[in-house]
Amino acid sequence: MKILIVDDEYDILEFLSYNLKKEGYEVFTAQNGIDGLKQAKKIIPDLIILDVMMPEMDGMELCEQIKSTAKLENAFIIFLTARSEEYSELAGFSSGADDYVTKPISPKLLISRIKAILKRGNGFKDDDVISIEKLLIDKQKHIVKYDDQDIVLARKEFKLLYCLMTMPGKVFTREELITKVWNDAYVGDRTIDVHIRKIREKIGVNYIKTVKGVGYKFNL
Amino acid sequence: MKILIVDDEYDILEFLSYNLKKEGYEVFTAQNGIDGLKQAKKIIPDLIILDVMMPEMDGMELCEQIKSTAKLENAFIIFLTARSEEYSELAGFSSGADDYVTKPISPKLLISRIKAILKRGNGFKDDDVISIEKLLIDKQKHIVKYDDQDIVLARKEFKLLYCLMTMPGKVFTREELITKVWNDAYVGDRTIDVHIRKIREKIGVNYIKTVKGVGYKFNL
DNA sequence: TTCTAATGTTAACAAATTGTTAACCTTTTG
DNA sequence: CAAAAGGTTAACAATTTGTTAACATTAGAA
Repeated sequence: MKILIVDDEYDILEFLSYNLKKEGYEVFTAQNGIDGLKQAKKIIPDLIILDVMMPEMDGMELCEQIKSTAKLENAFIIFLTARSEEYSELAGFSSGADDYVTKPISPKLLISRIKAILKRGNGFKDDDVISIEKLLIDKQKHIVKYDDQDIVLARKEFKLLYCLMTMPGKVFTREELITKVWNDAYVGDRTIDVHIRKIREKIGVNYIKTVKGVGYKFNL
Repeated sequence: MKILIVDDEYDILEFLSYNLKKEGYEVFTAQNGIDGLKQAKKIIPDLIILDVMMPEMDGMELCEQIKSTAKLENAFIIFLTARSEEYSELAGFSSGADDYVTKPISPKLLISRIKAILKRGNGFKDDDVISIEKLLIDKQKHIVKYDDQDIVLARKEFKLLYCLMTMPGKVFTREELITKVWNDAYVGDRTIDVHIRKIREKIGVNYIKTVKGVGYKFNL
């Protein structure tokens, strides 16, 4: 289990590194966001611990970069924040942190959070396989089958289809889709349409229905 | 699914609001117990998240008030507590909280708790579905069914019919409809009539009744 | 019953939304 | 590092939806 810690304070890196290694994790460290991103791409950690406040590229910016890197989008992220920074710092950001821990850090707390997250023992489970009529989508294996034949979807296409299939029938507005599939990135509406078109090209036009003036939904 | 959050700290409201909206919930907020109760009575949320510590009316008092309000007695309640307050505070109290979460709040944890609670499904209602006689309208899925047959309504038609069906029997003046359906846009009265006509064309003339000189209403 | 204001209807037109393509940039992978 | 795959956008076409004007019809007061 690989963990990358990114913090500008050397002492904290040492402290966390020591405590996490003791728990049997493979620990990597970086002292700034730029190096952090570079390392992350190389080692593909399972979990990344980020300091919110850092010079050059702060934790939130780094988080966004990580989440928009394909290889890393499934990595778990824990933020470290000074207590005084409070939620206001976190409130507006759109990056997808999984949890955060305030400084000063209690190693016991941090480790229990890490264990919880890595086990997904949060009690939080996305149903990873959804099967509707002849169509099957498996999030873990990242495959789509139509009538038992494999269909290859690109990442965004996959995420988009998966999102729609989590709540068949519900109409998702483009705004909702941008939040859920694009992590609130600034993309145009037409971008979504193009992806929908590509999906339809692959699974047929009957599964995804356009609700004009509202959005898209799965099924009839 | 409507969620009301009551907390005196603005940052927390923002933080939770952002994270819950992203999950597709309708989120409302209040900064004190008194306003919280007022809002709760108005919007009838499915779930109320309460800070235990608040000036004026604290979470537990508010909780009791909520539980003794008929319309709200089925609402689920989650407490937020600062870590230091410990469980002992909560253990003894008699108000009916369904769960609690300690600060600092991990959004994923909170959301998984919410999902768990809402799934316990005590009288789980989609309040977005209204069904009257053979007619059914589902806001989330954006479908209208007459006698189980799908009816396709355009956006304005849908909004108009939904509006009328939220309060069957109430006469809506054109002015009210322009406010609720057209967001106060400058449209002529005949425009409304045309839309009414199109709806009648699709669901039959018996559901929407004209009240001459006043407006339109659903049913008798 | 008659008259009149309110509503119903139609069709034409304007506006908005979505579909499609191709070009261009970015990321991934061999 | 280069080729391939994926992602995004702009431009434009196709389609649907919304609005209005003009006129017909109707309810209900006088």
